[in-house]
Amino acid sequence: MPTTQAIKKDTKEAIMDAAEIVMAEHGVDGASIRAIVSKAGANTAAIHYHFNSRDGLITAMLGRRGRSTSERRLELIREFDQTGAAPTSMDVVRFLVDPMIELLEEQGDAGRRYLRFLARLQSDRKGKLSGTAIQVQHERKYYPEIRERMLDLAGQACPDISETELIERITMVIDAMLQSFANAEFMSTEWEADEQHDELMRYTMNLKSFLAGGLAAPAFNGTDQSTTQEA
Amino acid sequence: MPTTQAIKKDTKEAIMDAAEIVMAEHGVDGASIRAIVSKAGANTAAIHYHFNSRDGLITAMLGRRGRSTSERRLELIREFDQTGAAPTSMDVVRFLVDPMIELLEEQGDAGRRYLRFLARLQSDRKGKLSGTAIQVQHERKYYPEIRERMLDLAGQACPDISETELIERITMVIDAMLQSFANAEFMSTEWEADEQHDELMRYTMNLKSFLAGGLAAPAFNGTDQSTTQEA
DNA sequence: GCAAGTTTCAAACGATTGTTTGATTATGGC
DNA sequence: GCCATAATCAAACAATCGTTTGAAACTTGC
Repeated sequence: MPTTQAIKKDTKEAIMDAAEIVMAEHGVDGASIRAIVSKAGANTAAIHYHFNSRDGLITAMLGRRGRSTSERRLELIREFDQTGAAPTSMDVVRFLVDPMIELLEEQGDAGRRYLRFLARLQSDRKGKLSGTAIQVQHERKYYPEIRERMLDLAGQACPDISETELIERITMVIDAMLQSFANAEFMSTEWEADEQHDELMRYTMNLKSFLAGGLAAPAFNGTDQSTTQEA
Repeated sequence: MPTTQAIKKDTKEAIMDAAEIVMAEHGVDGASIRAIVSKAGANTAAIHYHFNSRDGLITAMLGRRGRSTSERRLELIREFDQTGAAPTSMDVVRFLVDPMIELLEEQGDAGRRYLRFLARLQSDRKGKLSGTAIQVQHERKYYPEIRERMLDLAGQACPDISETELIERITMVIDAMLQSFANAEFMSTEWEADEQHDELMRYTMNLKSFLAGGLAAPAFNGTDQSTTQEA
């Protein structure tokens, strides 16, 4: 059987793949080492051998798929900078969300599992995603710049909102994005390939509209003002 | 010591209090029965005796504090109905969020723990909060009406958004609300009593603006339109 | 004060958890 | 071929998990 060795993945990768699935299902802390290695077809000692600890595994998982999304975010921001246009809230949302969508388009099911894993990580680590992710080397490298540019662009798009509240709103955007991706219908449904893509596009567009509208929503001025949608 | 028997709470209540704390910290499935009863000062067998199972405990916890928020939502909606006013997206958000805020104001730390517990429940039960909460008797009673009225009012406030996408957005509002409450700075910080209240009001107002703006955000029309905040 | 019912308790159960060990097998350089 | 390094493995460990048991300690009604 000449294909056997080609089928057999790297054990390290197989463990990370399995961990995504099990952790997405049972939570980051709720996934037992044995359930992970079992699904990976590996030995019980494999995780400690390859990653030293559970946190080491998590760090490796974040590093594997996280780099491209961070780089992609900066790339999109720089592309935008060159146009010289004034940023809108939708632009800010795009920089945050679009790399995730590309992940879903390119990686398929693996992307779905990863986003779910991210959402569970956020819960199990008390919402301080950056606190965990920051331990990843490239994240420590990119995070400050992404954060600063994001705040800068959001400030330009929403000049009437204080910095404190803008920071909170960006956090809300990220939280809502992760939760929505994790809970969305299409994330757990089987689709035909083309249906899958259409549904993904429709849903993410709705999500982005929601997030952009929220980010740029007028600050409450004390009176009971209308927020009804205008035609 | 005449106060002893007054201090000693009902074991059932003590367990639910402890479960809120431990489950908020380690997740709904991650909280061990022993950790809960230990914090409650009860015996290992107490949970099975009083609640039959872990799910029985969760149901009881939801029922204890959930009833008032559901009733409060319907109450707010009915009050609004009597005014005869046209609903705005902020109104819809208010009906969803305000009962939670009242919970925080009235119950204090207990309210904070409960909201965190709710957020963890949402994660551990795959975002189908209603699927779990629906098991609570009063929730089964109120949920259909709340859901229908919410959709109705949101449809009036946002006539240009399709029902499918409106349902998704309401889900996003609920998800974002729970996550934001669970992760917000003030939820885990110690405050002076009056500072606490001011900060709560400021943050929740920012949250409600965000949610209302998101709910009513214009649907994407295919072209790259501006979403910049208007003065 | 006794009987009936309710609640609490320590103890034990088998199963599963994370982690470590030392032996065994694969792999790559020369 | 041979050796050194890397990787995998079965086995065992103490600790903790959820659950059950039957006896002890309480309440309550009378």
